[in-house]
Amino acid sequence: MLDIKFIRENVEVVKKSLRDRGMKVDIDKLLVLDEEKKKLLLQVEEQRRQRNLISEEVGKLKQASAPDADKKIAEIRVASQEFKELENNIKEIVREQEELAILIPNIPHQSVPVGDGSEDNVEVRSWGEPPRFDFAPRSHYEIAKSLKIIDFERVAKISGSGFALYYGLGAKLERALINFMLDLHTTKHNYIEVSPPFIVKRGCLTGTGQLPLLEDDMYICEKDDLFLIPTAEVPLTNIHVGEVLSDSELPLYYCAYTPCFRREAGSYGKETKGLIRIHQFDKIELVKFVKPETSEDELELLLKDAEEVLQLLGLHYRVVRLCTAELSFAASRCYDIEVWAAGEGRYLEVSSCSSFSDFQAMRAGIRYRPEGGGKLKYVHTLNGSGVALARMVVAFLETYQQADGSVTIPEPLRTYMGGADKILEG
RNA sequence: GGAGAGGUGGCCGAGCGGUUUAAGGCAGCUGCCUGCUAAGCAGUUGUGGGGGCAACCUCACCUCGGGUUCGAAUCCCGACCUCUCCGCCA
Repeated sequence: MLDIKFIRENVEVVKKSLRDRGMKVDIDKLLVLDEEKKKLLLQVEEQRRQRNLISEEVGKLKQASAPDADKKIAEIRVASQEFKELENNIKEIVREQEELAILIPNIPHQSVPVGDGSEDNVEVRSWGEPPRFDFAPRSHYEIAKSLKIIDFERVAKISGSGFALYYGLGAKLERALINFMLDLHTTKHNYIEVSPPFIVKRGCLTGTGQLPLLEDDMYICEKDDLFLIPTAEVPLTNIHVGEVLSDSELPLYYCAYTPCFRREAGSYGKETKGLIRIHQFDKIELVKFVKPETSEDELELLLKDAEEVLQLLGLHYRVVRLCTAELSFAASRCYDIEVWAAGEGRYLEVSSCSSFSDFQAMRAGIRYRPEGGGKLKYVHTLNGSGVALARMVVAFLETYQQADGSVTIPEPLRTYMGGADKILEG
């Protein structure tokens, strides 16, 4: 949510932001409504003040059992009716205004390149080298099938297409990666580990900005109007919804493992094979609540925390800065980490590290009291995947595949795999 | 699933139609007193909007949204949340 005051004073900035993102919201209408509201508010407040005064008099007369009371009441009955109508007008205007305001995305940070699509993203750096093979590298799909660690067919009987069923060392690999990442972030990077609910209320998704735009992409429990989380960002950011935090407890770092549920509506036919686009995947998420003046540095640190996962596992990746068209609704800036999938022969997004500035904090009402008192200020929220599984498993299997069909396990992960150093066929 | 109770300021807690611009207490802050501390006394303390150069003025806010009324924390309806008992259950 943008501050209406900010919109008033920066109309062109807001309009440019919408153009750059390729989105449309009727800002002029919003401003007209705002003017109208201010005008009516002034009127209604004066009328209300008058009414309050008279009502107070009536009260005094009643208590003194004076006979004039009923006459006074009759006098203001009509006036009171009239100003109630005016009040309803204002409510209607406010409703319209809010409906528009909730559709306005965050303003892109000045560092965000203007662009129309992924081709306009800018590579920031890359790490490591793509692995070389003296045989034709296979896709994770084939590797997983021949090793019998992931079943893509039977799972359709259970949940339909777009799901995965992990067996044996495949299931263990998933669990090992989760524990490896959680341990890294909680012990080395000082995040507080959280195990949140996977089902959340509608308001939480509005707070973080997934709603109202992405409702079609969510799994909904209609009876209760509850949603399966598309990312742990939602429960983690909403931990402090409606709170005033104290200056001294910031910054707050949280991390959580959760599965993520996405309908991927409209993406049928794309990437239907394997693990690249599935309806349920595991992810470690990092979320920060910080003071505004530190949010730029905090984003860089968050990105490094996520990158370290891939570095320790020896997976080649690159970092790209998303352009305006690719930026998510609530984000002011965002880095994607893309890991190299040797069998696919392309990079796959495994992390988005974003700063939301005060956008989510305003929607969700998360503020803090600055040191030494003064007005309450909105915190800045940030988050990033650290990192998303499924796609990382793709890169993992394709990077560490061997000519004999086995997959070696890099050293840092072996203790998590019960000491195993490779996944063997059979 | 059934029955009941309740949601009041930073916290506890009264109020259940008109000096409530929310009693009282705790905590915090500021004075006074005191060699210092404690105690005591006095004052003060929220959020958001609108107006003014300013001290200040004004409107709203007792979980949220509707309604009744000249007037609602207080009465009515609906949501959400919390608690107790019964049933079911890993």
